[in-house]
Amino acid sequence: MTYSISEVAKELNLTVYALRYYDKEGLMPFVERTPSGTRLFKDSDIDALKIIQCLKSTGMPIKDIKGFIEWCSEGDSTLQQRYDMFLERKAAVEAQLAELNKTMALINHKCDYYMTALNAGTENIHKNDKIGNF
Amino acid sequence: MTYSISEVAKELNLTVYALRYYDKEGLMPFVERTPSGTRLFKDSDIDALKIIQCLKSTGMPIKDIKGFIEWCSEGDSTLQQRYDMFLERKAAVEAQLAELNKTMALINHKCDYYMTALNAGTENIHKNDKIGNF
DNA sequence: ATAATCCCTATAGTTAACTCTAGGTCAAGT
DNA sequence: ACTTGACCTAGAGTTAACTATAGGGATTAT
Repeated sequence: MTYSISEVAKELNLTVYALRYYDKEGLMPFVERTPSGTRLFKDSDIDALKIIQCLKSTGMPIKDIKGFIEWCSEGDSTLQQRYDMFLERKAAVEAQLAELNKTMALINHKCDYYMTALNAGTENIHKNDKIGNF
Repeated sequence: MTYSISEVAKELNLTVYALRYYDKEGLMPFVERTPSGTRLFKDSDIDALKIIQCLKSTGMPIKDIKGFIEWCSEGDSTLQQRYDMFLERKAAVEAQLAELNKTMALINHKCDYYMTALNAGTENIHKNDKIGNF
């Protein structure tokens, strides 16, 4: 089973432009072509693109993802590098989660702050808060 | 107690350039100046900057944050808008957390995958995985 | 009083990740 | 045969959020 670039774009929720950009940047050296040059995506290509999206969502830049893709095609000699990379990504995501949770706490505090102010009809209700407005 | 721009930059872990950029974009209309034009930051200004950083970390663009700052200086008539905005930000952060948790699950799976492969000395150990390599 | 160090503005440059346009090929339908 | 619509490449344009530079003023240390 193969898919056209627009089918893949729809499936992965990104644009045809973005997919061609990824290809140009070396993220998809494995995608085959028809004799006339049209890309033919296999299921395994879509799986790989999902990993690429995952790495992107950890905040990894495209150039670094390209490095990973290159390691993949170099075979077992790069297993250690790839493992280390995923450990690093795991740490990065953990840091992001910690950060986001802090953000969430502050946002929740502000929701409370404005709910109280709305009920009182004025922000002045918080003027004497020990903890401060922020 | 007041602080110079470089003191604030150090405290909030951002650059002097960034702070001046925020000011230029209208995020800090409340910061006062000496007669010769040097910015003097108060503690409350630093608190406000922390909120700005919080909003930024929810993915809110600077132009929208500026809108919030404007609401703040318009007083109690904008309490509802500000409350709604924070509810929206809360939803955005919840979505980001859900997304990051999905990412984390995939990363963890990959960590396992590479750990097993490293122990076996080859990625071929996964060739017959039901779930697939990705 | 002069050098160093901080501050300022205005404006130009940078970077990543697309996004779009122009100009062209190709396969299918009528 | 010809139109339609999806595909292609090369390359220009976009956007956000800084980042840096140039040129100049004010304050502090020697």
